[in-house]
Amino acid sequence: MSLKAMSAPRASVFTFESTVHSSHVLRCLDDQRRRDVLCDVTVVVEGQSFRAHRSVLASCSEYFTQRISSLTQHGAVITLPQEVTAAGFEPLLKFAYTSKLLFGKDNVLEMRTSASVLGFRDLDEACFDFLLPKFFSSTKGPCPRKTCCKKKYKRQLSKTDSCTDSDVVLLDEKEVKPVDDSSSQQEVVWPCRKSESNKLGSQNSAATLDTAAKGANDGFMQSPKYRKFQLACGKDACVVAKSLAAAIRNECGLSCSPCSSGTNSKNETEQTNPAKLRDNRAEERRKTEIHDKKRDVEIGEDEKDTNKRKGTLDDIMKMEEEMEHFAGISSPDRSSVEAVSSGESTRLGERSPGLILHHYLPRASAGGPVMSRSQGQQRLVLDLKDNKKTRESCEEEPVSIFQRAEEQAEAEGERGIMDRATLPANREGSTMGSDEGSSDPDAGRSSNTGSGQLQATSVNWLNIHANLTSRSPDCPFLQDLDQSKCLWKGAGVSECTSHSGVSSLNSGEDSETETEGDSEAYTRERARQVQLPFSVDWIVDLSRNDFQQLLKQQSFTQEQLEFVHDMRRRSKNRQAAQRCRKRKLECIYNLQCEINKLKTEREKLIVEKSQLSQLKVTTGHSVSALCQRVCSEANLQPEQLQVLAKYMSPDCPLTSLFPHIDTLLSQSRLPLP
DNA sequence: TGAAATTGTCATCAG
DNA sequence: CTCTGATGACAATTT
Repeated sequence: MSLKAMSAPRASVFTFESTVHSSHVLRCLDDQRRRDVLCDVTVVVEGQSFRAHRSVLASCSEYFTQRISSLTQHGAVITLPQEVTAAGFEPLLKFAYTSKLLFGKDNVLEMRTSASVLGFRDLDEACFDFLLPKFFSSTKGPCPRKTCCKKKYKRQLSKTDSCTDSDVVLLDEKEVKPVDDSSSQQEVVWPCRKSESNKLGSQNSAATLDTAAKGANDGFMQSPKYRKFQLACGKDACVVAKSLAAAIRNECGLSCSPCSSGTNSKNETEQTNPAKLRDNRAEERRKTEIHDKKRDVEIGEDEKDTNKRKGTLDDIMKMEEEMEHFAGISSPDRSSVEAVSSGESTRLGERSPGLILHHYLPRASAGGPVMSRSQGQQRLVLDLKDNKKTRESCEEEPVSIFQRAEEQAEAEGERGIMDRATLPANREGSTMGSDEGSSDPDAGRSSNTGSGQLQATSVNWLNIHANLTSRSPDCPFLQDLDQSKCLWKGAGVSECTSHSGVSSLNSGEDSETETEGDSEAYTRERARQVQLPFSVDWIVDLSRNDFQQLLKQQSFTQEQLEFVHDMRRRSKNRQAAQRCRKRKLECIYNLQCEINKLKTEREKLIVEKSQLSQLKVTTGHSVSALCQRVCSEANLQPEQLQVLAKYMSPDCPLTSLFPHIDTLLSQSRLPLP
């Protein structure tokens, strides 16, 4: 909830905005449906009847929107097409009323078909594309994620390396360590997207795949070495890269990356795609113009982090890298990726925006992080970050809204306003659970800051954050990653990958602090010192207006203000420098390709010229022979010789045939032309 | 150990 | 006037 003072100059006008209202309404509607109260439509599927509210169905499904709009009488009956089965429809109906989708291996296909036929909004194909392999693919991809991949991953993440089938990795049972294998029933709690999301069914596929391809290209354009560029161009990388991009598009959405491309980094680098990059740049500019937080795909910036983390941290890093990898391929904006086990959530990475993976182990744990859970049931909670749905879902999933900013703040060791003053209590059981025990030296200190003024402003913080967050792009799986978010790894968000959950990670972070660059450590330290209530990264990502709004609504101290401006400026500039360099490399690359094309063209022309010369010589000889024959047989007169000379080529003068022709012609006083 | 490559930052300009 | 992005230049760091 929030109270916002409007900007009316004279009268003080306030709006009350409830963050729980929509959830409450939906719950009541669901309750009514189950009690058959106020239901005004009957849906018949395979002879089975389902009572529901027209408005709800129409709100969720294009099919119902059309069908119901043509109905007038109360108590209408709608018989669904035979493609829709009861087993497929029922979960969708529940989803419409609860935002939750409960499915298992046995009905997921039917659900997918039903959702497709009914045009169920908020359920885009990507979801099923993402999840179906988990059900029906018993084997890993041809290239299970190996350490060798991970090592280079950080820097070459966006390449279409052999391990881009990270969706498999992500949900691979080994990765999430399920306890109850027997349970095939998984629940996807999916507070999905709102209005725009209905486009995602078909459009999203293309768009996101395109983005994936783009990401791949951008990625290896992002981290190329000059010599690799030259190598790439030397092998006509343009063509190869185009093929690659096409392959990416043609591949299925999330397990899109052809593992067959090999793990050799050089080979991968050779598959750059300048043409695609040009397209990407155009797209990039468009997005920039509308202040979309478009970022280049660049994730694996901190290889040094990987190299430096030791001991137990390595395992976490592996997981993190895999998450990051997934994020790089398929995730839209960054939010969080969590593997939750036994009530603890381990922050795995902050680079997979919009995707929080919770894996709940059967053990009963108090204070469910996101939702209630039943024992003995393996669950997978995909919090597909729907920034537009944050308010609706915040009551039910209080974590999902504030967690991101707050976790980011946590990641920087900042226990700020959000943490103490406003976050719902039950969040403590989730990401905060183990984090409470972390050795963050600033935790206690920061908590003291959450008093007085900060308490008073906490509502604003929530509101601001909800508002600002809601403006982020909305694409569940495939969307460009924000490179800046990764670049701030040392100082900002990414750090929370090692912060809130596992104590060993904290130690890892500490050691990391010692070995990382001074700048990052300094920024992080400064963020702690000024007790910034939000993560550096989050603030950097704000649009100009949002940033201004933030500054207006939150009274920063002078120190905080300076820090925020400074780090925002530097971060923006850093991103700009990276874009600039990328463009530069792209330019070099394109020029190299152009040179190669011209060289090829030149060689072709040389060959053609040689052939023509040969032909000319041959033809000249033939003509000479013919002329000689004609002249000798016809015993030509000087006048006739003159006519003949007129038509002779300069290259084959008549004098070569008749050495005495000049004498003959001079005798006849007829000059040669 | 030195060269090359990479990256962050600053200064400056333009929109 | 301020903000932002682009870019050259420099320095530090990594490879």
